[in-house]
Amino acid sequence: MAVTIHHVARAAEVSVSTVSRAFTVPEMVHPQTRRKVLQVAEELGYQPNRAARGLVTGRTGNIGVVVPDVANPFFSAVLKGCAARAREARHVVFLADAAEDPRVEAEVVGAMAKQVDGIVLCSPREDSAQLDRLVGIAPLVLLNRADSGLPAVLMDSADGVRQAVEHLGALGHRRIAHLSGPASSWAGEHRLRGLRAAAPACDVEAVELGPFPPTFQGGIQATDLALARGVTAVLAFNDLMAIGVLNRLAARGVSVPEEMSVVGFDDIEMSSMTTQPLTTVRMPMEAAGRTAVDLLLDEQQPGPQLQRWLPTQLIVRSTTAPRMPVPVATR
Amino acid sequence: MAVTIHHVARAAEVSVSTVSRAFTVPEMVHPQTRRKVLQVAEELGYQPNRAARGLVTGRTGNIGVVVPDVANPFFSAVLKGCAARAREARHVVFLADAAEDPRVEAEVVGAMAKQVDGIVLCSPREDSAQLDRLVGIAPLVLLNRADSGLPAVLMDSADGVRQAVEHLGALGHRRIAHLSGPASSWAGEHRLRGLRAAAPACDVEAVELGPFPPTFQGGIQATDLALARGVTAVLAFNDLMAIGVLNRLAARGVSVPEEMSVVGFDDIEMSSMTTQPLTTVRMPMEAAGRTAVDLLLDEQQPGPQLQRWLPTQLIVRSTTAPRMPVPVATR
DNA sequence: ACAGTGTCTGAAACGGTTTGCAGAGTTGGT
DNA sequence: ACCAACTCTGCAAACCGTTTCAGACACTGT
Repeated sequence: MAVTIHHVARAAEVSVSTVSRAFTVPEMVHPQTRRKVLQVAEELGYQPNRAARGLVTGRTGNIGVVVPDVANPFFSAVLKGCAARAREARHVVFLADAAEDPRVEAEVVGAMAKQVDGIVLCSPREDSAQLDRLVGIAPLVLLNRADSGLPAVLMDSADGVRQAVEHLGALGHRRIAHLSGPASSWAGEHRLRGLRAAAPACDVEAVELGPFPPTFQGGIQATDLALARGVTAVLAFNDLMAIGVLNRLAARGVSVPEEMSVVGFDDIEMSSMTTQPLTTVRMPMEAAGRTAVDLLLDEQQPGPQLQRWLPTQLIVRSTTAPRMPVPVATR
Repeated sequence: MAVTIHHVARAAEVSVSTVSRAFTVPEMVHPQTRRKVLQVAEELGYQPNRAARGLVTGRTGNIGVVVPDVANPFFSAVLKGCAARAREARHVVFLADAAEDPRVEAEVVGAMAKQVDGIVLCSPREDSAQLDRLVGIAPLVLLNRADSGLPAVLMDSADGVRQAVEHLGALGHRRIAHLSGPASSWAGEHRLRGLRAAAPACDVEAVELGPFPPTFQGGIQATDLALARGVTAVLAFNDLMAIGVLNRLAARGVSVPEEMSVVGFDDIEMSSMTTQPLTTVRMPMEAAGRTAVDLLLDEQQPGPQLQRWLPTQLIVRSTTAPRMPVPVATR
């Protein structure tokens, strides 16, 4: 059916070993033979069977990626980064959508384990103990979480919060709401630590609300609570929530940014497409995906497990303004 | 390292064949033995090695999915459907992001071929000849394209256009613009055929504009052209474009839906989150992904290759209104 | 004549599973 | 008591396409 190394060998009138070497150790075969083999392989459309190669080399050339939800733009961006980097390294990616279910996460790790060289776990929802149980099944890299002494790629969202709070403080806001996401997420904790450090330093009082689901609906729900607390600015857990906030504010007749400033998180594509482009903290999602794969690929010797921190960046657009704007004369 | 069938066999004090059978042909092993085996397997955390199983059965339990761009919400929704259905069938999905490049598509099909039971090609960009060359490498199912006699799952966007045109016609619009997407896409052609059939039937004149990139920017670009042609409604290739149109119309001071109606396509999540929720034709993206996997799984005998058509549905929201609205008295 | 080098070949892994065949044990009919 | 049929289990081969080890062969230089 499919063309194997044997077909190529027969057609090129050499042994299978020679064909194999023509691909993997070119300098061990005569240039002329090599040329011939490569040409025949090309003609026949030969592509090495990675599974069979993995059988003897122990490396499959596949890397696994587990995300809580592919349809979430945050994760699809991460995934894109993983896929791109994997391709560059001539690897293929195994995807699993865990549907936000910790048990499914553990399960798919098991299912993929033997067919991949390593697995990237994106924002895993399971607790430390469950995570520990996964260690050893396959080389693991965490993304957006630090735990179990595993290598991880992290985004410095604490610094992102600092930038956002500083920005709002400079605009004269003295009382802002922070809408937190899922209760027990590492990213959420880290974010909150950043907030608690930054707020006093910027002479800003932070009203901590939540947890809310990190969705459009979550933002809607949170908005009324924020309004009731008399804040002049809102810091949302992510852009999806921020957009929900924007919508609810419009519905309640609160003008943005005049009466209320709104800051999101992530900088998903959508955030520059809203009628009021959103001020947000850009998370390097694609870069994080790439880095995670890098870590997996490098991870030859299990030395001291390293963490890679990626910087975040406040992107100021149209949803933040001075607390008491001076009226614009012309317009 | 990893726990194999042999470990389980030793621990349960049976042979490997018995363990194997306990999983795959339960009725051939004594209930008591079976229970013991299953229990030990559970304790040891045994998970069958799918690659090894595939070695002898010829089925890997993996299915491949190739998309032009994971970060595109249309495809991430399709992907989610594929992943969900695959999981139900206890399969794992291999993902390849072709980065909109036809050559990459062909390449990854080759790379995945031996490790999967079949491949779902989503909106493949390559031409028929290239596609033909892929047939036979692995079982293929096309999504959002019909070609090369391959089984395919298709969405009836022609009927979607009909619904949209009918809707606009009923609202009194007589001259509408259609903004087409990528020039040579199957979906685009199909869409256009629907338009040309529906417009006369609804007494509507359709101004065909494009092709434009199927993005936010594409929508912005298209808007000015549409305005110059004096239409009162716009039918965009997809929601991303429609949102671009909405933005540009706002920037040009054209009020929606009073002065201009806008209809999108796909019904991505974002379209209900815009400040003006978008009227759009819902494409069953997730269902399409599921169906594609179904087709692959069923495709035991290569009988007459079938196509599965999925219905589309107009979702009327806030961006369409009568051409000459009667002023609302109260409010 | 022999060691050394460059190039190639044959055949043995690689690995965890499934499965054909045979054998052990049990039941039931004569 | 004996044979047949049946149920359950174990042994070992086969599965796949590749890599790689050990060696063969033909040269060259000494």
